[in-house]
Amino acid sequence: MNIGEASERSGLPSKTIRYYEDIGLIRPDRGGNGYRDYAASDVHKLRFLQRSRGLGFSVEECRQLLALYEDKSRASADVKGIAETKLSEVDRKIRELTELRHTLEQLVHACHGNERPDCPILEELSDSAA
Amino acid sequence: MNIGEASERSGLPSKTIRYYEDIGLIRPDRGGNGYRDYAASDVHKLRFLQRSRGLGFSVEECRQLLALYEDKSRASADVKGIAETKLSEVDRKIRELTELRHTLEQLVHACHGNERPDCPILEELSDSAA
DNA sequence: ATGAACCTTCCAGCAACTGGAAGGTCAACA
DNA sequence: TGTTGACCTTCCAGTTGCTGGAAGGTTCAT
Repeated sequence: MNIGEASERSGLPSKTIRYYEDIGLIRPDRGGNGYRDYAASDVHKLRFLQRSRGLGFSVEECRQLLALYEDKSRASADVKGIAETKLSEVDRKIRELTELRHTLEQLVHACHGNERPDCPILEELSDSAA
Repeated sequence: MNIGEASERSGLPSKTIRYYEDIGLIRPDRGGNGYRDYAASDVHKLRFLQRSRGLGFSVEECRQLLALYEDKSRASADVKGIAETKLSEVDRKIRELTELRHTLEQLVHACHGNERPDCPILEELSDSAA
C-alpha cells in the first residue's frame, strides 16, 4: 500500500512516517515508480510507534521496544532483560497516570460551581507522588 | 531554595527548569544576589511538570493542566470541561499502557530460552489496538 | 490530455530541551 | 584575607523529533 493508506491506518502523518524511515525505524519496499510500498507488518510497527511515542517513550526507547519483537537472533537473556526494564517503566507510567486520573476526577467532582479560594489538589498531587 | 535543590527535589535538570521559566510555566522569586528562589509550591509544580511531560503530554497541555490547579478566577464550567477532556486522554493512555504491559509480560514469559523463529506478539499487539 | 490527487526529495522552521562558554556569588579553609 | 571550588547567572549554539512548503514526478478519471 502507498504511504497515504499507511498513514490513515497507523494514525501517523505521512511526514512522520518518512521521518521514521530516515532514522531507520522502518524499511518499506519501493515500487517501480519509486513510491514506498507498505506491508501490513509495516503498518503494525507504525501503529506501535504511534502509541508508544504518545505514551512518552523516546524514539530510541521505541527502537528498543520494536527490536524486542523483531530481533530473532539476539540472545533471549538480552531480550528478557530489556523487556523487564521496559515493563517496570510501563508500570510506573500506569501508576502515575492513575494518580493523575484520580486528581482530575476530584477536580471535576469537587471544584464545581463555586470560586475555589484555594484548591488543595495540587498539594495532594505533590504529596502522593514519590 | 536555589535552583540546584529545586532540581533535586523535582527530578528536573536545572537547564529544563530555567527553560520552563523562559516559556512562562513558573515564576520563582529572585534573591538580592540575582539567584532564583523557589518556594515549595514551585517544586510541586515542577514535579507535576516532570511527570506529566514523561507521560506524553505536550508542554502546552501541561500548561493547561497546571492552569486547572492555579486558576482561581476562571469559570468553573471551563475548568470542568478541560478537566473532563484531559480525563479521557488519561484514560486512553492508561488503556494503551495496560495493553503494552500485557504484551511485554507475554514477551518476558513466553519467548524465553529459545530462538523464536517468528514471534506472534507484534501481530497480537496490533490486533488488540483500536 | 488535462486536472486533481497522489507521490517524491530537499530544505527550512518549530518544539522542547541540552551543552558549553564566560563570568558573578558564596562558604570554607589556610 | 585571599583563593579554591561549588554554586549561580546569561547567552548562544546544537540535538531531537517532527512539520510545513517548494518543486517536481505519477496515476487515474473525465
